[in-house]
Amino acid sequence: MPAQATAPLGALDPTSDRAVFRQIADQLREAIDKGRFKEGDKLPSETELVEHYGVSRMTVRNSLSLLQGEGLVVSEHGKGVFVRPRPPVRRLASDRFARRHREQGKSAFTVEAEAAGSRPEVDSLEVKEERPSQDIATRLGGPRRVLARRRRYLLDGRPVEFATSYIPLDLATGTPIAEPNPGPGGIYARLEELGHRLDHFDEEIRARMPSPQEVKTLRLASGVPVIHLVRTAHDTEGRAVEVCDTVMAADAYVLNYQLPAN
Amino acid sequence: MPAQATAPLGALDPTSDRAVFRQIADQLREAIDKGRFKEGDKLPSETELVEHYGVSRMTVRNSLSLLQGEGLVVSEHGKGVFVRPRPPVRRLASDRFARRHREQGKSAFTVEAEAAGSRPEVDSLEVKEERPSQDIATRLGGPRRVLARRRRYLLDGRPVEFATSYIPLDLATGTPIAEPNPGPGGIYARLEELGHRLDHFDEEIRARMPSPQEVKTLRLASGVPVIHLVRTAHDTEGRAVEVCDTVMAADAYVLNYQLPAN
DNA sequence: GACAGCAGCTTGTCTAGATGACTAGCTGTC
DNA sequence: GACAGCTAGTCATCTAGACAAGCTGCTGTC
Repeated sequence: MPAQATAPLGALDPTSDRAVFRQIADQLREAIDKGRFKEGDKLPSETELVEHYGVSRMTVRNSLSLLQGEGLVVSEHGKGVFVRPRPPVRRLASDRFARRHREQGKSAFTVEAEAAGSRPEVDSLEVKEERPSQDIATRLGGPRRVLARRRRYLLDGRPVEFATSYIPLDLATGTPIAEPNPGPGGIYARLEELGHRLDHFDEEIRARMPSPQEVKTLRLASGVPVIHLVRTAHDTEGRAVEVCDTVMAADAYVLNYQLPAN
Repeated sequence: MPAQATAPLGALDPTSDRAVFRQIADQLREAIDKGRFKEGDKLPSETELVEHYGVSRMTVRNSLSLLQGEGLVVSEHGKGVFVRPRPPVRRLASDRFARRHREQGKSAFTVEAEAAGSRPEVDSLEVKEERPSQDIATRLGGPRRVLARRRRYLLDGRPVEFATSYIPLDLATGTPIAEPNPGPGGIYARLEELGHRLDHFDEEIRARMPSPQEVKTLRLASGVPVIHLVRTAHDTEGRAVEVCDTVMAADAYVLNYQLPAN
């Protein structure tokens, strides 16, 4: 006798004024929370839920799409609905751009990923001049044109981050910064070699749901938000020398910051 | 003749293999992005969309729930579907817990809110002893029991943040820290008075979709993620003296950090 | 003028189907 | 063994309709 897939599920309360599809979602959510369905497990199929609860298929689908919106499950066409596996998260230390790290040569992303035993990749490299948006221009002190460096980062084949660096054109033209590969230590190392000694970074963090474009680029499951980080690099003369606009898959990252108490 | 509510919308492409409900969502999204529907505007009613596109009501609802999941629109029962208004965001400076700010007396939240012209409130105050979770215990160095201080913060009547502070019981009992109102400057000021001079804070940031409980507590619209921040306060002897677990409505906050470049 | 009640709008929930498309495993042929 | 084709099971999309429930403004009564 095969184990009943719906075994962890109870019955509906017809006297409750909570909508049926919410009750079903509640029971599935509870079963997941309590570990009766584990990460990667297949949930009962829509047909099984229809039979178990005696409701129509649309009602069941309504429940499942609720859970999908919460980021608890993912559905795979032709296969089933699965408890969303939580990928390992990458911790971003707040000192990852400290000068001492730049001396190693490799990029922060590569070093950290390899240390964590993951296979890092960088793709979609695009380097070109453009007119900055209002926001970027303001942050950089109003240059007419900037160099934009776009890239996408992947860990073990999974895209996790999409970033664009903007550098005022007068700082970048004719330097390795305008090359596809800026060399060891990245553009911060190059900026310092060019005499722009870095003083501090400002980081601005937001979280929101992704645009359809971002869903595609980062291959996001539904119910996964993005972290939007905008970092501005200032040199010791107070000039903003770079703005880096980063969109990260929120389920792939934990950001760490250390703040002095004085 | 009244203006057609569906005026900004085009027609479907029956040859496209993009699902009809996605095409409808695309058109609505574009109209919103381009400002043809502005913040707070009412979208065409489901009936109007049904007539405009010649599809069934469930298809239209499917489109709308897609946009709701993206956080672009909110629906109000009996009224309509509206472009989600973006509330003003509160910027959290990374030095808001610096010692110099504690000398003012009021809490950081109150000071900042009033400076921004908003009406701050704090409610759901609960102060009690409890056994810490595994995670909290580890962060605090393994105390058997802790003092938990829970509160919810509101701006202009809107809940924006839900926070719990955990303090090892041996630091808190018999001090103002265990009182409902810990006095001017908050518990950090009290901890320093008790000889625990603060050295630094560690902050850990995640973003995710809210649990149903969090949706209720923070009155979140669907499609709004939460920012989960865990701050650990360390004294100059290296001891963790407090952990603050905060869940924030992501549409109400921008987090700012300043990092030295050395 | 105040107000109760109704009409007509809105979204919310649910049913009962139909068809399509993807996946995985099986089977039979070559 | 390789592989094409079949089949059963799965989710994806869409239709047509029913009733419930919340909101707003109008209307008629008092």
